[in-house]
Formats: sequence, structure tokens, C-alpha cells
Amino acid sequence: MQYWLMKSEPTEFSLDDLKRRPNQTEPWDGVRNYQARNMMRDQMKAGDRAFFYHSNTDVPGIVGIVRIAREGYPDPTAFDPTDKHYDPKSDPDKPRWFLVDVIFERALSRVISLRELKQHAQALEGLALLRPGNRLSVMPVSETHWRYILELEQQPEPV
DNA sequence: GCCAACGTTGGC
DNA sequence: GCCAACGTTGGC
Repeated sequence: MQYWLMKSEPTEFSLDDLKRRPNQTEPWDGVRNYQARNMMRDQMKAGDRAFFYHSNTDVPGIVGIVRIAREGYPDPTAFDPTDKHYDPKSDPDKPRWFLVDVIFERALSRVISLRELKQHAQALEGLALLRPGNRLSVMPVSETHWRYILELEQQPEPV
């Protein structure tokens, strides 16, 4: 069982959007980065958990937890010329892009902001999210870091 | 809106 | 295979 962190801009797709989906499930489509692609195609397993992270927003941070509902399969939006993530170089016979389905598990009791995570940089050393200039939209989280962040959730909001 | 960091593209 | 140009990400 592995742990992950997945970023989404809430104006594009928020945790609430996921919660409102009929089966609370959504294909994580549109990722066009090879490292993220490799993780979704090769490493993420059904039942793995991921932090749902809101990026490019007032208070960027972790807002909830999702589970991997379906393991890697070709991203259909890459084949659709009308889709904004269309990639003519992705061939259905030899797909370039892959995705997983995620299912809503729960919202955190409070948002754990990037700012707060940075205040724990020592305990969270090695967390990809905190690496300067990090732009990966899907990244692994160690079990130690996962548990540490869940303990933060139980503590009062820092000022 | 700015801009630093970083990935991708394509000419050579 | 190098690397400049360009596009994107995402915090601030």
C-alpha cells in the first residue's frame, strides 16, 4: 500500500466537485507530464490513498483524502480533438498518456496549508511537495510523512 | 500579474 | 546530443 499526493486547481476540479460526482469517482485526466504519467501507469494500485491538494488558489494546501479506484489505463482525452488536453501524438494503439480513477474518501477536518507544511520542513524532509520549484501534479508520500500530516490534522489551526 | 523553476521542442 | 526558445506551473 502506497501513499500519494495529487494536485488540482479548485477552479478546475475541487474536492467538493469530486464529492458531488454520482459515484464520487472521477478519472484523473489531462496529466501531460511523463513522471506523473509513469506513476499513474506503473505504480499506483487500487486502494492506495492520496492527499487531495488544492493548488493555485488563495490558500494552497491539502484538503482531503481520496483512494485509487481504478489502476492505470489510457487517458481518453488525449484522443479527442475537441478536448483541451488533446495530444495528436497519442495513438489509441500506442497510448502516450495514462490516468487512474480516484474516489472520494473524506475531507480533512481542516485545511493543512502549504505554509503550515513548510513550518514542518524538518519532519517532512524529502517530501516532494516541499522541494523548491516542484511542479509535479502527482507525487509519492512516504508512510512516515503521511502519518505525520494526519497528526497535524488533529492539532489546532496554527496562527 | 509577476516571475522563477522547470519541462519540452526543434534546429543544428 | 546540445542548447536556446518557448510554454506551463504555481506560489506569492
